[in-house]
Amino acid sequence: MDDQLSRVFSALADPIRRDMVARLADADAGVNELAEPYDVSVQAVSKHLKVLEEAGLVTRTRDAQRRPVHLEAEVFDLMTKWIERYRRQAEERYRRLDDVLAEMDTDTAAPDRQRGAS
Amino acid sequence: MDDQLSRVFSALADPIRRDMVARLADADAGVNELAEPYDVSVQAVSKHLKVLEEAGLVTRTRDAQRRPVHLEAEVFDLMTKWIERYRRQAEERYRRLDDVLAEMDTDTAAPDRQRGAS
DNA sequence: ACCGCATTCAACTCAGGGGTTGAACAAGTG
DNA sequence: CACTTGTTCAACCCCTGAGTTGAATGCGGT
Repeated sequence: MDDQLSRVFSALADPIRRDMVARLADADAGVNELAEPYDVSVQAVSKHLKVLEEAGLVTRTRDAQRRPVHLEAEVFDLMTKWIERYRRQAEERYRRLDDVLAEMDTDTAAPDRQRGAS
Repeated sequence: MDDQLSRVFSALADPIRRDMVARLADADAGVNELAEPYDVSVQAVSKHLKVLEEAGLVTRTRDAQRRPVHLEAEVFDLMTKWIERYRRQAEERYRRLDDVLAEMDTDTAAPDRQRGAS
């Protein structure tokens, strides 16, 4: 797991991390704040944040002794591009398949009608 | 990791599995076929397929002794919906932040005619 | 019935992920 | 300076994930 895409997907594979992202979409927050809803230690949440950070999903600034976490939404595009690419490709393929089937229909419908449709 | 979203993200976190999906977007394929490009055992690929299958990304039919793997692109929507939701939310938030900043500009430009609205 | 091919099951190794606790490190505040 | 708050580092457990090899299963072909 070395490329960014892997890191992003992997980061979002964890429900806690997804939830943190969801909350960060609404407002920046510090580690303690973020940790509050879950019943895991603050250190665990800190680790989760590190994962999100290394995936490029999040950045951190300093504000006195707090280190507010900020969501970086651009990385999402990396995923959507990948996903959309193959979704489109698959759909395009099905479309062609439909064409082929339609073609077969006309083949069997119009030409040699010495053998009912399948 | 029990919910589908986690399974899908987790499934795509692996480069080999992503590559398999990419190839399956182009054409269905059997396990051996799929395994060929990678230098891992066929059994390993079989396991990868199981992961993709349990994530709902792939289905398998039977054709003689082969078990062609077929990409199910609908599951992608699950991810894009999630991603887009929070991407939009974050962007909306930034937009509001811009408004606030603009507001502050006008406040300081056309100074307090009685302590501007909150 | 037997052989061969494609696929999966079983048992095992090894590395890494997510969790813990306890100590360390910053950065205000008395 | 001492103290408190917020956050991270370190060492450790336990379990899962990706890989292996070897044997079983499913299904034609002859």
